[in-house]
Amino acid sequence: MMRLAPVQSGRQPAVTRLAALAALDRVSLARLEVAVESAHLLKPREELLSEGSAVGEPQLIVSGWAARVRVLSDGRRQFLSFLLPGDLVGLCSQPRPLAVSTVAALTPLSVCIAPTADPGSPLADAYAASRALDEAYLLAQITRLGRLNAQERIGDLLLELYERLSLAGLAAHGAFELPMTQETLADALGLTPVHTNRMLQQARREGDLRLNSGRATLGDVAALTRKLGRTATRVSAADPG
Amino acid sequence: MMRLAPVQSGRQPAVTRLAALAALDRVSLARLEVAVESAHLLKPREELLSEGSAVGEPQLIVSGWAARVRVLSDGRRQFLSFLLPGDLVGLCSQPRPLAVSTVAALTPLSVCIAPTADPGSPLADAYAASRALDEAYLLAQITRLGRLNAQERIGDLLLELYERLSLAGLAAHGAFELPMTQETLADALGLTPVHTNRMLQQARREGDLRLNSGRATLGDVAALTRKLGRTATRVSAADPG
DNA sequence: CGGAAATTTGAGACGAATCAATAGCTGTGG
DNA sequence: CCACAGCTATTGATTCGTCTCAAATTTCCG
Repeated sequence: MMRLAPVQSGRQPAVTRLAALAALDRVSLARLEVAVESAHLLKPREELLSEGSAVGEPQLIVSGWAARVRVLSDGRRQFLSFLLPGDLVGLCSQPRPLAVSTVAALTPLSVCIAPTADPGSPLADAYAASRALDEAYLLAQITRLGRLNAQERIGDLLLELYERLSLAGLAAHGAFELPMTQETLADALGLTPVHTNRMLQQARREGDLRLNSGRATLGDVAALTRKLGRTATRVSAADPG
Repeated sequence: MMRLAPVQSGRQPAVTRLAALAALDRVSLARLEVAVESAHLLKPREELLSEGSAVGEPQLIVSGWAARVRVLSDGRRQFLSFLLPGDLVGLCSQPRPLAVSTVAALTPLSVCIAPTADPGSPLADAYAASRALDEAYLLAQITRLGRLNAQERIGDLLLELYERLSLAGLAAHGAFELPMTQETLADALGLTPVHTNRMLQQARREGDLRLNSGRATLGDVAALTRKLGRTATRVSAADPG
């Protein structure tokens, strides 16, 4: 169903994720581990990238959560996507790129400069796959907001996060850390915090999921997946997903 | 405000758009014009790409409209983005990429194989900028669906289309061809056709815009832009937008 | 322990969906 | 040139989902 990350790899989750996206060679792995060593820390709400300003070197999320966010002039806020360990930020092939969205830390965040990938190298393939996944998650977010109701949005988003965190070895048995408030979740789901709260309670009553103290637990991943008609995200025929 | 396409260029709109994204040299322009010559035609509803199947060579939309679309198991449909002349389809740098969304023609559609861009060439820059714009439009769609109400969604989408078509020289004076039914529009806006119809009437009554016989006319582009707090989409510091 | 933040609850209003019917348009063939 | 079929657009009445506002409660953290 989904390629599970080896539990006892001793690798950083970020490296685990990229290794799951392409068969990395020793050189790539070594470069990644060196890069991860020199990660620096950001506090929650600090920005990695600011909409409209220049994009610098591509960065790799080592640990913690970040999000792409857009804020309207009247204060309405929409999270565009979440960025998890192993995700890349600011990867683009233009000469003088400008950020199309602000990226901000949701939790204490550890990021490093993403090691350069030689064209054709396994690392380049991993980056390309990561980029394709980013796009797929944006499309999923569009469908969620456009055509799913509140209950469905919650289930679908949590399944997506479970799938993504599993790639990095950060989720198992339907449970994972979800370090955000209901208000943040609401801004990702295009709902109000009040309604999000009510729908979360309903989902808990129905046994679909539970959220407490920063942790999400899905009752039955397979059943929920079926109920929502979800299919695992696949972007490459070389990768079994 | 927005780089307008030269009206009397004699170029194909698709070439006009790419030339607006990067300063194309003679070689690039020549390749584009050759490629465009060998375009082939698709009928409405025919698919350029099918979700989950392999992506072949990158294609360039020469004329007509297409859309990325996702259809849920119960028939709900969501358009993810529109593809206009000069837009690229299936551009990715993975070894064996799979399409993450179906792409279907909305109108009679002329497409060609996108000419290969040598790394570092102006054409490669244009492709990169096009790709960055694609992403920006996806983010805009997320914000529309997540945080704008029906009226705002309509105005915002039409302004975006106006901005995009202007790049290709296909819009002027707030007016452009909009070759789709209200039902299609509704599936892009995450609304029902009935409500879309009512909101379109309201927008017409308020003088914001008019839709008739496949043509959209915006009353006052600048005023509408201001009202919605929109800013022109920019992806490169090298390009004035 | 105290204060702020986060979650939960209630009541009511509003936006958008739904269902159903009608009217208008477009192209087609007799 | 008209009649018809099949879309597309429009209208009305009603329901439903989500928002809003306001006030508890609970949890977290210094």
